[in-house]
Amino acid sequence: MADTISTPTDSKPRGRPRSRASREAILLAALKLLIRDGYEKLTIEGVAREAGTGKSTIYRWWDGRSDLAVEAFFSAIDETLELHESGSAEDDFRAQILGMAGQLRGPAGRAFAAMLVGGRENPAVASAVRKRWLDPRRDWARMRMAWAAEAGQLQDGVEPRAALALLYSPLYSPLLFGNDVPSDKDLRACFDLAARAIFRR
Amino acid sequence: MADTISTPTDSKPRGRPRSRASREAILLAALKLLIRDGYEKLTIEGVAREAGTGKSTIYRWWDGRSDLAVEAFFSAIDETLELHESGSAEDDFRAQILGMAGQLRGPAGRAFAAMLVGGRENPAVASAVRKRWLDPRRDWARMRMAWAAEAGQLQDGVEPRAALALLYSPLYSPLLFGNDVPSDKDLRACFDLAARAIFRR
DNA sequence: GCCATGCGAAACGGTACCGTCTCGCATGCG
DNA sequence: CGCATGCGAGACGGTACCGTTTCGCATGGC
Repeated sequence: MADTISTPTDSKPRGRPRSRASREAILLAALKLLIRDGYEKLTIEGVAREAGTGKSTIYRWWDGRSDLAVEAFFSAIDETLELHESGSAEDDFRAQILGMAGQLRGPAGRAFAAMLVGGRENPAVASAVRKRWLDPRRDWARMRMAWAAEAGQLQDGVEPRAALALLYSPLYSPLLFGNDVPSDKDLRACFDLAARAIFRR
Repeated sequence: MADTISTPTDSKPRGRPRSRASREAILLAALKLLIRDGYEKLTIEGVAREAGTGKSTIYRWWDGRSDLAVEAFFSAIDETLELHESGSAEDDFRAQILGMAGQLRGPAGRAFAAMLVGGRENPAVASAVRKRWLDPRRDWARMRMAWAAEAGQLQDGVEPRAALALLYSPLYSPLLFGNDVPSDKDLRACFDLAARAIFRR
């Protein structure tokens, strides 16, 4: 027993190896159902049916639907956190927001909304999205805004909190109404308008 | 048979009259559960349990949970549509947005989000909220913005669509994250910031 | 070839809710 | 009073999914 512990990178799995194909089919099916029906209606039996696998395979590798939903979501979303730190706060925020829109466009955005809103049953679902995706971006934005304020790049009387809400809200609010994230064109129009009021230039 | 039709305001209900108390208990219970658990988990048996009534009473007066949810929601929200039409577009929009925030504050806002987002099963749920609450307000806003544009009250190069998105998004976006509608103070801060970029003054 | 493990299929008992129905009592009108 | 209707309680058969378990075959290391 001691030696099974002693080697941390044990790579001698003895029986039949885990099926890559099943794993992927399950995650894909979960994502599809998550988007189509929302988190509340995501069901293990439904995923198994859709994926063409047995329920036992799902229960062997995942704890339950919250676990599965979280993994399906993050397998579908681009988690890259780009840090734009040019001299211009306006350029940095624009790049950040358009980048986030790109990550949320399409299926990922639907799943994003479904996870945030449907996670009443299991708060871990919404909270996983917050901690792993939302919080890092929000933290970056706050830091960047504080830096801009220090550097005198904000117009007089601009509250950083309000400025952040104004810049980011147009990205999110359509998701509440079942719409997709706005197009880059629309997003730029909103951003440029808000930027007029916020940044010194 | 002819005379039962002939009198349109027939007010001779013959048996035991409908119980006001039950009706109110049911709507209240439905609202409570709608807010607590979301639309998807709103269940007739749950409402009957919470309200202390029989299921049959609910089925007698409502078609099902979508019907019940819609009535519960609108019984809780202030539907007053205030038309602010002073000379100043900025003042009118500010009043409109703060007014809407007041209507959505508290339980109503939670129910609002629950209805919009949970209405995948029965599109009639989300669409009732849109048609009866959202659309009239959106239509007013578009008209008011067009009027402001004609009157030369907008700054150069302001697209009405983008301006509306910018003004209203901060009101809605917190609902996506399970938060309440912003406080008047926060909302004013956002609005005043956006207004700097939009309105001529 | 042996053996450990993964796989899909399917059955299991259990839970929750559906929408309908029946019952016996309550309530009001004439 | 008699009668029509509303009410709460709860039984009913049906559906969907839960999470577990058993089965027989598949897959790979030794």
